[in-house]
Amino acid sequence: MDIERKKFYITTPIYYVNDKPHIGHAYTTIAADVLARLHRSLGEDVFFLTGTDEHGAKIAASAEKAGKSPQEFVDEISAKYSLTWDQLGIAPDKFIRTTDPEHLDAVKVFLEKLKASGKLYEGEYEGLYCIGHEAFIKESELVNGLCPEHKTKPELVKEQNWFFKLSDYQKILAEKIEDDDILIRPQTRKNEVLSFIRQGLEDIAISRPNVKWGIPLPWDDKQTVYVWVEALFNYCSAIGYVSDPEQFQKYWPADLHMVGKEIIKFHCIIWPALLLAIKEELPKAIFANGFFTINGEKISKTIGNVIDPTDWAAKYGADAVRYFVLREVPFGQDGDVSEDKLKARYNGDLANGLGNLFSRTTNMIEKYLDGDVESLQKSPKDLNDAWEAFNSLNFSEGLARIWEEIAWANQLIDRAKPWDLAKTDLEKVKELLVNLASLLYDIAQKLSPIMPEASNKIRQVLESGDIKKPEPLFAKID
RNA sequence: CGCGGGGUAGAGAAAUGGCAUCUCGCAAGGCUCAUAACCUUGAGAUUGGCGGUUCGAAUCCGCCCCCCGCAACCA
Repeated sequence: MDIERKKFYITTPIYYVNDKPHIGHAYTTIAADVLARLHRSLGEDVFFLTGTDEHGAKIAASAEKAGKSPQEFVDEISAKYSLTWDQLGIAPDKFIRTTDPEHLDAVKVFLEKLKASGKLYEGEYEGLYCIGHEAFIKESELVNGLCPEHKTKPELVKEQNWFFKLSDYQKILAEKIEDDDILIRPQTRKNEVLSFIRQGLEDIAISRPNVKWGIPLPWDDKQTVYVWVEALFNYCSAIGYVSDPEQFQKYWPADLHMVGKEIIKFHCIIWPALLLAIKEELPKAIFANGFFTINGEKISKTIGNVIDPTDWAAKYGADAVRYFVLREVPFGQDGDVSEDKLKARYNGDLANGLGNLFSRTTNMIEKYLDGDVESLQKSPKDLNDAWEAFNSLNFSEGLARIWEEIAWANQLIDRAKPWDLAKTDLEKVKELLVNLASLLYDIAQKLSPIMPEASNKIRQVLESGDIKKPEPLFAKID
């Protein structure tokens, strides 16, 4: 028995529930699910966490607008996230909500520790506050006295806050990031974070006096903790920081935080600093994926130009959506998506490529060999090349490799002409089809983290012992 | 002089000093096992612009133009 079984703790951001999930949320979460499945296949003890971030003034405002209590509102949206992941074949080990009692308890302990660290102090902050941003904005950013993004007039707010001495951590953070103690990828994001740190870190306010929908400071019930500070701590509370210390010890620190590139500063600067303050270990790696545009336009919750990933999943299937987002754009870079592009990938790569190869192969096995491939080679020949690419988060490259094999197989069939050979040399046909079946089995295994459904179908048919041509894996869509 | 990313056939990408490559689309041909699929061939690029280094530049250097993020408390 392997008592030193390697653990792998992977997280997504917890998503802010002021609106339902869009394709950008799905992107990060699909990638994390793929990695979780991959590491599980490699025999590791995986914990895959996602969830929802449910506090803050913006949510309270959205709830009011919807005529609901904040709790009703967040229950509803959080459920939409959970359901969306389900429909995309995403299977987290845990779905944390920041309104869970477990999280509330853990945050209280966390805040007490922060206070005890001596890194908190009281101060005053004055500025222009935009409710849409749920943030202070600079006067220089205003257009005609209005927030350019939300077209609303910010309020002048003077606040008494608790501050965190982020400035104390400038040097140590720069060192740890420089040395890859905290590995930040892609490289450009690391450079960005480092140059930001070198410009100098200022202390941050970690409490809000006017935000009712939040977790009160244990020592000052007139203030609630700043949502980001509390939200980041989900990575600890979800694995039992207070409720199950044994499990926490087992999985912490996180092996990989998957994030969108817009929140790297929170994850690469504030989060490690907070952990240093309470003397917990730091996450090992943080990977920031890029942004999607949709038909060249920025996705924006506030503007409302969103794609509901469940619409795509309903039409093309979860596997296709998973394949598409990971294949279409090199992971880490920005990219453009649209239903036309999805359709092109679906019909071209999945239906005509993998699906048709599977159809013609199984059909010939049924027709020429009576469904019998007794010596199907099931042990993986070379999982490594594709899986190494996936493991280094080069999903599109790994997939391109696999599709090269599909193209190669199609060429092989054309050159060997089994329909002619069947009249003269059945042994040769058998040899060819056994090879093709083995190759398909191999491909299915490689694809299993990305397209679990299709992968299972292929393997089930090939393993059945009496192979018949099945229904198309991916029926063409016009 | 705020920080960062980018500009290569109609579209999306690859090539980090040596014949500009791949996918989709387009055109022609082939095949018949297959989901109107698959295979072969072809057309299509002065690599954003100007200058420099070099035997040789998409690639290295300088200047310029254009696009996109971020710019501190916005998931």
